[in-house]
Amino acid sequence: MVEDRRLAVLRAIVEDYVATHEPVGSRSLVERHSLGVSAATIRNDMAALEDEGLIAQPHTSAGRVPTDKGYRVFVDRLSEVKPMSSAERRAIGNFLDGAVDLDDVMVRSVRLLAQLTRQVALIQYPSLTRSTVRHLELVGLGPTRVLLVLIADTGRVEQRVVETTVAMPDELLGRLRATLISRVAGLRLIDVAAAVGEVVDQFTEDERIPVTAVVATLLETVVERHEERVTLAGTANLAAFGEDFNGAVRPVLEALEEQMVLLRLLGESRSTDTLTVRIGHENEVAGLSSTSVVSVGYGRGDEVVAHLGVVGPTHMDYPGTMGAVRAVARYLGRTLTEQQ
Amino acid sequence: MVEDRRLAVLRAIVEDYVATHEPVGSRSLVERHSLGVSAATIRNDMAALEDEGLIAQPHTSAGRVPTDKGYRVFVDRLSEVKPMSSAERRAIGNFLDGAVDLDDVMVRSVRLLAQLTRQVALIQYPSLTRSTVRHLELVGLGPTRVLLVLIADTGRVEQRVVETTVAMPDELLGRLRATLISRVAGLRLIDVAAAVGEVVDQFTEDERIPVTAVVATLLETVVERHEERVTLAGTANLAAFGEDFNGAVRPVLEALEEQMVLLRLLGESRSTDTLTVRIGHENEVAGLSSTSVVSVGYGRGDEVVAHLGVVGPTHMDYPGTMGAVRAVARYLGRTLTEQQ
DNA sequence: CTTGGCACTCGGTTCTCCGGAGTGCCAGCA
DNA sequence: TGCTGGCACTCCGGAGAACCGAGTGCCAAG
Repeated sequence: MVEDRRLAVLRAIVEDYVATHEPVGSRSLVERHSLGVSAATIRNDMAALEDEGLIAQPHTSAGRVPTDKGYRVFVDRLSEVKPMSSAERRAIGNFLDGAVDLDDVMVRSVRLLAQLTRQVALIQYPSLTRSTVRHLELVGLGPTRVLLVLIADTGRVEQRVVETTVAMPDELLGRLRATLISRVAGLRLIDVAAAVGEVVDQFTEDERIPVTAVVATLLETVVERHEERVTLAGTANLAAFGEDFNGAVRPVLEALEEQMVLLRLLGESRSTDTLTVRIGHENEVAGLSSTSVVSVGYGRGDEVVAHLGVVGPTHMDYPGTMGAVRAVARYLGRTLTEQQ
Repeated sequence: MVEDRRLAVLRAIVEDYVATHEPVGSRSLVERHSLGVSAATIRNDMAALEDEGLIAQPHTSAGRVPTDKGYRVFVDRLSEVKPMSSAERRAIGNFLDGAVDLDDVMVRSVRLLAQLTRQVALIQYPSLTRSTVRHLELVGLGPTRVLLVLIADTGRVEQRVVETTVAMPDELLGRLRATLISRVAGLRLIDVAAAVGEVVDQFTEDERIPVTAVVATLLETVVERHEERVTLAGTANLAAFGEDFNGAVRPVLEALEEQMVLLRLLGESRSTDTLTVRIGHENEVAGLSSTSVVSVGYGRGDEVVAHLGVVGPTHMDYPGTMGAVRAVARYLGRTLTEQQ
């Protein structure tokens, strides 16, 4: 089939371009791949691929370069996720074992991913809203100061200091703690808000002022405070973009400083193991129109607690990157489950 | 005095070079500064300064560029820290107010510093070892799992999960908590190790196994775990280095990924308000030989709890940068004291 | 539908040329 | 003794010009 060969040509172009970062011409294509036809035939195919918008020439009489749409077809139809070699898998295991706490797990994972892909790696901390309450602690720091510590089952700990206008005796603090714990322990954080609704009513008129302050802060922590932490590594790998610092690298670095942007990049897939690839202009973030993002959810079993991924040039090695991202996500999910 | 004029020439060269990033020649120097002498005279002075190793020419018949040694003299003898304008100070205050917790304070501060200096800003989290224990909490997560939470007066919270081989009843946990709190509350973390020495002896034979596990983890947290967190912002400002990505920017990005390197960069000054400037090769970190680091300790009053600073090209605006670093350190110290 | 051939395009490299900015040095002057 | 104007010299960097080669599109033949 002619159509089949055209796709083979597209695949070959993507592979060569990813390897060399230079426009690829019909002759070198025939030399490097056994396509079984001559350069002239390839040229015809290339003209057709160009008509379809899958490849483009930087200038007349230069080789072809895949377009975003071309990469899209490559990713969707022409490539398979490349599984990690067993040596690599062992390395991942060794790297992640021996982490002492959540921060440590995150830092190790993000570095590992950056190293494996030679790109910029991002990992979102396990989401508070999607995990459950393991424990809640109230600590009196002074007559009108209370420290609220919320421990999630993913190991994440949030703390907030509450200022109350009215003093809060230890006895009241103890009762409030007991009440809150009995109400929310084991609940998903999303459900906490509903569960503590009428807690305030159980206290006397006098007690309600400080109690309300504490409960309000608790709600803030679980609901309003959507900001989630993201950590990243491997910015030095942006060198792969080439020398054009201000044109290509700078906007990426700028985008990467914005927490909110990172979160949007990582996407929202609801099931683990489903890789998301956003190519070039498909990223609606300003300045990232010449980068691709490969991301995936991770968590326990099927439940996604957060996402991770990498950001790199559109001409990245998609199969390898996707393999690394998936592998790290699986190991990370497993690690969190074990630490449970 | 001839010597005075020479230094004035050095100052002028540094200022012009910082402003333009181009080698400065005798003629433009006379035009832009009122030195009261002719270009020929300046040329003689320049030759003398070059003999002293304070300036250098990139090639014959080019202007002069300050050497690291030249910047050193400029910083030590020819410049004053430039205080922030009142508008800037107000902006700092507004920026830092409204932070909800320690993480927030740190993130806001580091961004602010990056923005003020247009360079890469680093802030070390308040050191655990140098601060005091505000509270310590033990939470039973299961029969043989205890969560240890340590709250420092700087607002920093450390948590560790302790696995005990022998079960630990709630009653014992309560007693241990009370004992530990009475022993260590208010102590500097460095002194905690000594204070909990014979705590174990107060418990019965049977109780000692789990108690020892908890105490050991506590010691680990306050003593062995020296790793301190550093956060940074403004990597996009590395564009100021120019276009030479792989030569100049890449090694810097790589160095900035190493936590340990960052800590070394920030230095160890023991008193607040003493700015440290390390210029070019004075940084012994590989890859940072063409950058300067301006750092300072911050904390409550005279007590340094951690450091912050910026990393930038050697041809930075030293007076302005030093002013910004000092200002942010002071505000940050004050903020931490207030939150106390 | 494929293929070899051929004329054409055009980006990148190399080479040369030239201007301008800068220097060092010297002789004269306060 | 130190400052100054003048002058010859150096050399970087930009502007052209020329050239090479990779690549294309198209056509006619198989």
